[in-house]
Amino acid sequence: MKKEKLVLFLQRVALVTAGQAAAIADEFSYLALEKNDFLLQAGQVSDSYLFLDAGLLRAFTYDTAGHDVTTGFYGSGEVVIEVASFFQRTPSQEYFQALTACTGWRISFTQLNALFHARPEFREFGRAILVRGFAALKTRMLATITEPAAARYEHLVRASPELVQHAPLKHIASYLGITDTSLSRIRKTLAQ
Amino acid sequence: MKKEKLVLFLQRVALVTAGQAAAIADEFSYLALEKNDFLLQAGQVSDSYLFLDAGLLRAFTYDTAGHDVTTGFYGSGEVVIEVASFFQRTPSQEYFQALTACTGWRISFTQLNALFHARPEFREFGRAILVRGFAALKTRMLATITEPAAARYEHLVRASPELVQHAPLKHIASYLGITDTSLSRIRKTLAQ
DNA sequence: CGCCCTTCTTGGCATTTGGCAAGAAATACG
DNA sequence: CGTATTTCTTGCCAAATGCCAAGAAGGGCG
Repeated sequence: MKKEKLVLFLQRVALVTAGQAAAIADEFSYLALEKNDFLLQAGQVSDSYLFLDAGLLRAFTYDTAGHDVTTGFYGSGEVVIEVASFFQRTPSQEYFQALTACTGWRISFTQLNALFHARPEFREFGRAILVRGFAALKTRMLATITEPAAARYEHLVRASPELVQHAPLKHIASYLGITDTSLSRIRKTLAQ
Repeated sequence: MKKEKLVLFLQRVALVTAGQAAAIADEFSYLALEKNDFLLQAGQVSDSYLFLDAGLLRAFTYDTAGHDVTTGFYGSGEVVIEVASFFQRTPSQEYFQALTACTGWRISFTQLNALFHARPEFREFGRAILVRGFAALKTRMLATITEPAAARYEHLVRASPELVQHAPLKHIASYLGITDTSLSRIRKTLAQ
């Protein structure tokens, strides 16, 4: 139940001292999810800014045709937030569900803003998380429109092999923008 | 050469008073681009946080196969930034080029941070722009993996009809993730 | 252990989209 | 005005992916 990972992460991303990081981390409280628990449900206003210590989460929504579509995966060492809902205080369109048992550290919207106010050095962290997420999404977007599904799958496997172990194929497929049937065939050809 | 649009935009997004907005807008300086001028070239570190008053811009990059891929379009009343390059002070992967003559108001990274420091009420604006951009990109990502190209094109036409007037078909096509040939056929069927 | 339900694979066929190439139309520019 | 260049359309065929359905494999639980 130590906040070591969080403290190190804060130091690295916000470029703050160990002491500052420890003080900031103090505001975060422990959160645990069991497999299949929801961190957030559609319709709710998110109030969780979560640093994931261990475990895997999946974000998903339903498209206009009612299909379950995976919008993101989150692994250990990542910040899990539904940006629009959390910062704009609007109902979420997405569900966030634990793929495996998860543990992490969370703060609320109010706490986060209080920290930004009290600790100017922490503001850089808040911005950096948004900027990183933005850049990652742009990279994913570019890959989606320029690379074939097989290549996108290979990248995913290389980037997060644990994910492929724990997430059912249909969730990975919808994340990649293809059907589970296609992904199954892609796997087959890659295996050869 | 009046900053009216910018002032109104600041008031609406940052929820500041007219006086505060005018003071903030004071820091922005006039910028004009002729058609085909570049606001930013790949390899440069962006130092432009631009509010576009009039005109159209296109952002693009080259994929691994060397194809020109449109990553975004920007119209009047929008904030034009290469988020990763501007905030992380890293070389841009993208080009930003004027599709038509453009006018707008820009500030530098240093100025922006000075404003955040001097005017706490402006911080909300900075965050809101990032959050909006993030949410918009997520929506686009979801549409890309769930909707057929024809539907994505129709949405684009409805959302920005002027864009379709000024951007060549191949740029729109690569933005949608299809070839110009396919888009031409899609247009044909939609016309009937 | 055995059943049930979810997950994964596979086959057959339809649809979408791409690659290539040619020609028509529009636009830029001397 | 006329030529050159770019843009857009179209035809033909190939490749990628989707849809439907059936069966195999795997995991959870009484």
